[in-house]
Formats: sequence, structure tokens, C-alpha cells
Amino acid sequence: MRSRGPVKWKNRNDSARLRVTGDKGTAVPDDQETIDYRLDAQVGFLLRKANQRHLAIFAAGIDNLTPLQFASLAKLLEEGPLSQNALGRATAMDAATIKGVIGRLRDRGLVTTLPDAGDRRRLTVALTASGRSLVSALTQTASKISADTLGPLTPDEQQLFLRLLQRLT
Amino acid sequence: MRSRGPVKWKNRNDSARLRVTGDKGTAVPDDQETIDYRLDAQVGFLLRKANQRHLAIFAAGIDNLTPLQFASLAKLLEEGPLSQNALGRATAMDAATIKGVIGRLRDRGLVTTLPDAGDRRRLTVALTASGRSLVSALTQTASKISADTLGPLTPDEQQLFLRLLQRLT
DNA sequence: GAGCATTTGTTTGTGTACAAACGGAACTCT
DNA sequence: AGAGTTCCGTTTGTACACAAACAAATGCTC
Repeated sequence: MRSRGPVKWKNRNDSARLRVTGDKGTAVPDDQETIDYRLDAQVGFLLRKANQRHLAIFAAGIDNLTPLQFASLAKLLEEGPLSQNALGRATAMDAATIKGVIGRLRDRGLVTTLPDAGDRRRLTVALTASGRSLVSALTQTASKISADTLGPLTPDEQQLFLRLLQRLT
Repeated sequence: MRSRGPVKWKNRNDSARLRVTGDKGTAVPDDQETIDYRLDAQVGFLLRKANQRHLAIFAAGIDNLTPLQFASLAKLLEEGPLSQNALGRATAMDAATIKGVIGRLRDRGLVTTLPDAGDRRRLTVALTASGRSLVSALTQTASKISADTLGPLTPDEQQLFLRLLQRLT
């Protein structure tokens, strides 16, 4: 914990910017080092913005279902009926979140929830006929949304990006 | 709107999975086509999961500040005092969101808000001394959080990923 | 300089997100 | 069979996230 002393900041209210001291001649003391932290270059910030853009594209394509609601329906279409928590795990939502999502889908008659016969703790979530036909009709749109989100990249870059992204999950 | 009729789904409650019909010999009728939509392969889903992972890494490294709160402080350190909405734009938050974030930071004495002299609509947000020293002390930690988030990738891949990601924002 | 559009911040309402604590059911292991 | 553990779903509380509607201040234009 000796390496770098208190951080120096050298910005003013004008357009000044923090930068790592890159002077050539002068010997720079160790603790005069300045940390260059630019928000716009951080992964987290970029992930958040990319997600925002995707959300906007999604909302423009499918306006009567949120991404999470659609994900739940799509997963049920893929896998068939699942317990509420299992569906949550499959769609990366925790127990509290999936409960809200399923509640809203049930209110709209897109899924049913009925207690499991074998395990009295479980609540089995299943598509209704109208839920099933709704998701089925929307899968093409959803695929286009994914394509549009990746639109700024070339096909090769898209493949590469998806592979890298997957490793960060 | 003639091309593809109602989507066929061929999954049961067992482990069946939708697939594009890839038969070679048989002539496949146009409307028998099946859409292969796997949630786990969609950009949006992966972006969301990558973001979740990042959020967890962030919370493990900085537990007394949320990512948005830190982003606000960091931006003020970079740019100096900003109006509330301008800060929101700089951190990719809308007006309603930034208001809540600033309110909580102000409650904790990390920023001050005072009416702009020139423009009576504006609310100027500035770091307090304690806010400034807090962010300054955390920039190194924040950099490590970014590095850890990208950890699964090699340095070359990290650069590449960031460049591609930036184009999707 | 009066009218109109824009900008700034606020409020309300809905929908994620997740931590933490809880009661009840199921499992495990002796 | 009983004890401890794990799993299921629920509830509460905090913090985003964004749409929509609003009032006040500002700027722009004719």
C-alpha cells in the first residue's frame, strides 16, 4: 500500500482533462502520478449504454411486452412448463424479480400458474394458448431486433463479438 | 406478408428443441419452416448477463456506492461542476433518474446543488470536499473493477471487445 | 416586444433488479 | 424418525430506468 500516494487531480471547470503524466524530459516523482479514469472508456459504462440502445430497439419492435416478459415466454416455448424459480434461473432473474414478471404475464392471461402435484413448494408456470401464439408470432421480430442491435458490425464482427461477450457472462 | 405462415412449434415438456429444418432430400413446404429462437444466443440476453456480472464485481469492490452514483462523482471529477441535466446526459441517465441519484448523493454530503446565477432554471451540481476525496480514492479500485470484468479475455481480446462494444452504443 | 418553441427540473406510474429475512416443504444422513 | 440443510416462493426495502405530463425560465423569431 505504498506505491501510489493520494491522487492528484488537475482539472478545472473548463475543458481540462486528467492524464497520465507523459512528459519526456522531467523525472516524475512516484507519488505525483495521476490516475486517468475516463468514464466513457469503462466496460461497465459501455455495457450499460449498449444495453440501453438494445432496449430502445426492442421497445420500438415490440411495444406490448418488455424484454424480460418476452424472455420468459420464449423460454417457456423452448422448454415447456417450468417451476417459477427454475424459469427465473433460465432467464437470469432472481426469485423476487421473476415473481413480478410472472404476475404481470398471468394478469394478462399469457401464462398460468398452478401448484405442482409432486412438490407442494413448486409453482408450475405454463404458456396459455394465447401466450403461445403471441410468442410464436413474435420470434421473427425478436430475431430482427437482435440483428438490428448488432447492425453496426459486419457479420464477421458480430460472430466475434458474440463469442467474446459470452465469455464475460 | 405471404412468405411464412403461422410458426410451427415442435417442443414438448421434455428436452425437445426447436431447430431450422435442415433436411437435404425432402422438399420442405414454405410454411413448415420453424424459427430457431434460442434465448441464450441473443445479444440482448448476453448483454444483460454480462452487465449483471459486472454489477456483482462492482458491488464486491465498492459496496458503499452504486455504479451510477460512482459514475456521477467520477464525471464531476473529470469535468467540474455541471447542471443536473447535463450531468445526466454525460452519464447516460435521463432527467428522472439523475434526480434520484443526485438526491441520494446530496443526502450523504458528497455533492452540493445550488441554483445557477445566470440561468434560474439550472441546478448546479458540484463535488464537496468529502465527495472529491472519496472518488479520488476510489478511481484505482474502479479501474481494477473494469479490469476484472474484462478478465476472462486476453489483453488483445479486451481491446478488440471494447472497440466493438463502443460501436454498439 | 409578443408569441412560440425549447430547455430545465419535477412528479407520477410502471417495471425491472437485488439483498435480506421469512415460513414451509423436501431432502439427507445418521 | 428426527435434525440439519437445502430449496421454494413471498415480502419488504432500496435503487435504477424510462415514458409522460407539467410549470417555470429562457431563447428565438417575426
